[in-house]
Amino acid sequence: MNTVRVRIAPSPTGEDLHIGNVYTALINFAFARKNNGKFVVRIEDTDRTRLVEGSEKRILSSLKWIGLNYDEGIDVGGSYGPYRQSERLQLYKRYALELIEKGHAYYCFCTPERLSELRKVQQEKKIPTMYDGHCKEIKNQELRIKNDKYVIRLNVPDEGVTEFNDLIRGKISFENKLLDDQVLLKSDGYPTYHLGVVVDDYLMKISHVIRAEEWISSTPKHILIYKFLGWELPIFAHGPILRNPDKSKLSKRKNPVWASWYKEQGFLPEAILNYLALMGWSHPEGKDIFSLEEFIEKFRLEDLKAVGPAFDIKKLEWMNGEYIRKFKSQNLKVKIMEFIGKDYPEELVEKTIPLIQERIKKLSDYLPLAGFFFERPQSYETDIKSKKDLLKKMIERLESISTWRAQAVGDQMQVLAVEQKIKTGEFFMILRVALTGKKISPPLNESMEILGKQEVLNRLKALL
RNA sequence: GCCGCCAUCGUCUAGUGGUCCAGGACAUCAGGUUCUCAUCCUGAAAACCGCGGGUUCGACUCCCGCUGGCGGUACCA
Repeated sequence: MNTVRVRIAPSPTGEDLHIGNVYTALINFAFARKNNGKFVVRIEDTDRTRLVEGSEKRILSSLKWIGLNYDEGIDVGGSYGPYRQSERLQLYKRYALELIEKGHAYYCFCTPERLSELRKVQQEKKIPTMYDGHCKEIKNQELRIKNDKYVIRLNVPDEGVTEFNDLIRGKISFENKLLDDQVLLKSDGYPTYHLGVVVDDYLMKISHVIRAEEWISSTPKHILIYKFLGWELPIFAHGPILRNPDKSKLSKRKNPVWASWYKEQGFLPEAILNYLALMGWSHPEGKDIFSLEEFIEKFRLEDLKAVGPAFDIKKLEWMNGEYIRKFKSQNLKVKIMEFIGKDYPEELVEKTIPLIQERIKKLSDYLPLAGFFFERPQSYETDIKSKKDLLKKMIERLESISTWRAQAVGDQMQVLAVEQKIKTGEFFMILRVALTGKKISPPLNESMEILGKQEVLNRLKALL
């Protein structure tokens, strides 16, 4: 049995790893692990005009942050490198030339102007927009390539049908006459995606091409290249593409898409992966929360649905909260320290964990909720200054407490509220705002214990 | 326009011819616990299974058509 080798092929043309790529990576990763295969990351940097500085580096580090470690890639090595397409240019050229020799490709000298004019006319006539084969019959092409700019195009047969069996969707077929003479090698010497993937997937012995649905219509062109070069086909599987709430293809215009955004928001890799696993797939026992390991164990590529699911950040938030609540408090402390930075005293952070653990959904919720432990309120959400008489009484009573424990403090305040004939809810709200500045806070008694007697008194006195 | 993919609650989904007047989760709403919030618990509302034809004793489940959504249609991936 052939070894399973899969890959993802991100392009360094965006700020960072796209969440859609995380999804495809997860599927590939799980499939590889499940089948004892290899998971490869290949950088497809062939579009020189859209290259984004630093993108490649961020994509790779995001992949590691999220926990989808790859077996082969530009920074981890492997025996099928180089894993960056810009370093494989001679390879693409060689195969493009081989295609020409065999009559399955040809040089094309058409200018971009002619091409766009051609497209315009076709659109007006409402006929399919395709290359018209203008350069196909040109003689003495070899002489011209010395002086003129050229591209190499795939010579698609006008007859016949190209079909393939998609692991997720079943049989898919296209009529050859509707397939465009795709550019294979661009005039700058770089390959287009179509030549690049085929050559690299073949050379890197990729067994299963698992990618998003947007590639379905170019698959027949890829298959033609495999066949023309006499190469064995990989197995194709086109998964769903993630959607915006309005069902269009997930995009940065309508949804946060960069992995780094999710990291900055305090989403946990485990939760993101768990949530993504539920897109187009469901646990056989109906579970919602499960680990990556369990996903790998239960996942079957054939069970992936072909419908494009809408990305629902509300459910992701809920799931993130589930993960936060499941943490041991020591681990949550570490996560929070990593997130908020070293400026915050660790011992104090540790004490606050039990109070906030079931109150936050994201790591970024921590400071808004627990920030008052580290810093006195700058402002107050209700008019607290008009309550000076009551505050004085609170101070007196609190000063009399000798054992500063949540329970004792709470009891004393309860008694005071009764004496003053103020509803306890109202009473505690005044105290809460006085100490935290906010109407919403962790449990007050425990918070006061952590704050300490002196600090509590100082905060109250500062309001007089 | 042309080609292709897809179609169950608002969202993610279960469901592979009868056990479904369609189950779970998120979100929503109501109630309980509670010093706020959150957690937790209980309950409610929410899909005439996109529409129309078949096939069948019987279709959410199979077939066809339509409609709709999405993707592709680049010297972008």
